[in-house]
Amino acid sequence: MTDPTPWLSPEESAAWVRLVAVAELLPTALDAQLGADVGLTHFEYVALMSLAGAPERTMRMTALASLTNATLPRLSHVMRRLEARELVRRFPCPEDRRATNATITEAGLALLEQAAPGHVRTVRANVLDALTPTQLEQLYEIAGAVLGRLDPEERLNATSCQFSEGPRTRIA
Amino acid sequence: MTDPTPWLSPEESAAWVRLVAVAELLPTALDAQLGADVGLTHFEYVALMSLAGAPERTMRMTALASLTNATLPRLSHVMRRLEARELVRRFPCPEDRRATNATITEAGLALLEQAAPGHVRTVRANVLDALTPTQLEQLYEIAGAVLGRLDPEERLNATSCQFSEGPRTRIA
DNA sequence: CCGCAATAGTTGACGCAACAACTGAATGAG
DNA sequence: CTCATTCAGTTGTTGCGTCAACTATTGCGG
Repeated sequence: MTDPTPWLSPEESAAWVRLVAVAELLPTALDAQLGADVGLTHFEYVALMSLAGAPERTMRMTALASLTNATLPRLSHVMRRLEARELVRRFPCPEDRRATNATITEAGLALLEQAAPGHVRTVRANVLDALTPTQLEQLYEIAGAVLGRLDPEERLNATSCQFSEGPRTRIA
Repeated sequence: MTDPTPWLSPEESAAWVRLVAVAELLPTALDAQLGADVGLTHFEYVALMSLAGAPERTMRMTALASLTNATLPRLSHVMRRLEARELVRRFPCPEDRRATNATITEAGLALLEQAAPGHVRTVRANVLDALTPTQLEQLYEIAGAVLGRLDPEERLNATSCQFSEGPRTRIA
């Protein structure tokens, strides 16, 4: 019951403080750029990207919630707002009438195409451009190790993985 | 005006997705543990730690806001709630009667001492234990490089830097 | 079949953060 | 000395996320 190592070593503390600072500032920076450019939060952007990359550009609410690390109520509220903006449509799932399917509209895809360049620029300016190729590889490994603890079920694994080819997966 | 590299390379995308996932999950994990254990958010914990580490355990609101990356309105609301719980006291600054000084109370220090072990365990369990010493050093460098972009003025630099010696700086 | 538990999703209430507007004090120009 | 400007904080409003019901459908046991 006694802590093996009650406090953090100076090295641990220094790295931890910096990581916490990044985790604090990064979401704000992403939300700020996307909000100013296209009026989306980063979460909404990721949700739309997930839909854009899905077969038929359609996903069940539960699947989308799991993929984006959202609770179902949160996703429901977000989708209601996006639907009001005509970026998304919802309709009952034929196979299971309890379920709801969400589809990104053409307007939603268009907005993603409009948003993507600025978003990529922000990602580069704030993160990628600061790192050497070696550090990029190290970051991949480190973040993977941490995710093994934070997200053991790997639910977020496929999130927004379409970056390298852009948002449109228009060719059905 | 044309983007030099419009999209992310596969390596960039993979590392970025993982970093975003960490930035998404980490604050939630910290808030969950601190909230369950002592009813504090991570932000409140950091603010109290900052006060505990300050000379006289006292700081001006503006200085504390800058250090914790909070807007002044946000800090004002947070301090009002903490003051209602007797964890903090506020009083006008003698030198500048516009300003307000905040001090952590004995009860606040006691709560920090109660919270710290669980918090440290959470930090270890979710992050530090997943990394090799080499990776810890790499994380320090990488996060530092990213902070150079996200926080050019280094405002968050001294945040909660007292981890290695625990929360109490009781000896005046 | 019938009923009961579990699942999928929505809705409403509450809490916290951001923004804007405001008070009061210090500073500086004439 | 006076008035305008800036600065330090507080307060009220809005928006988003979480939690706790609630509805509707499925599926299972008897």
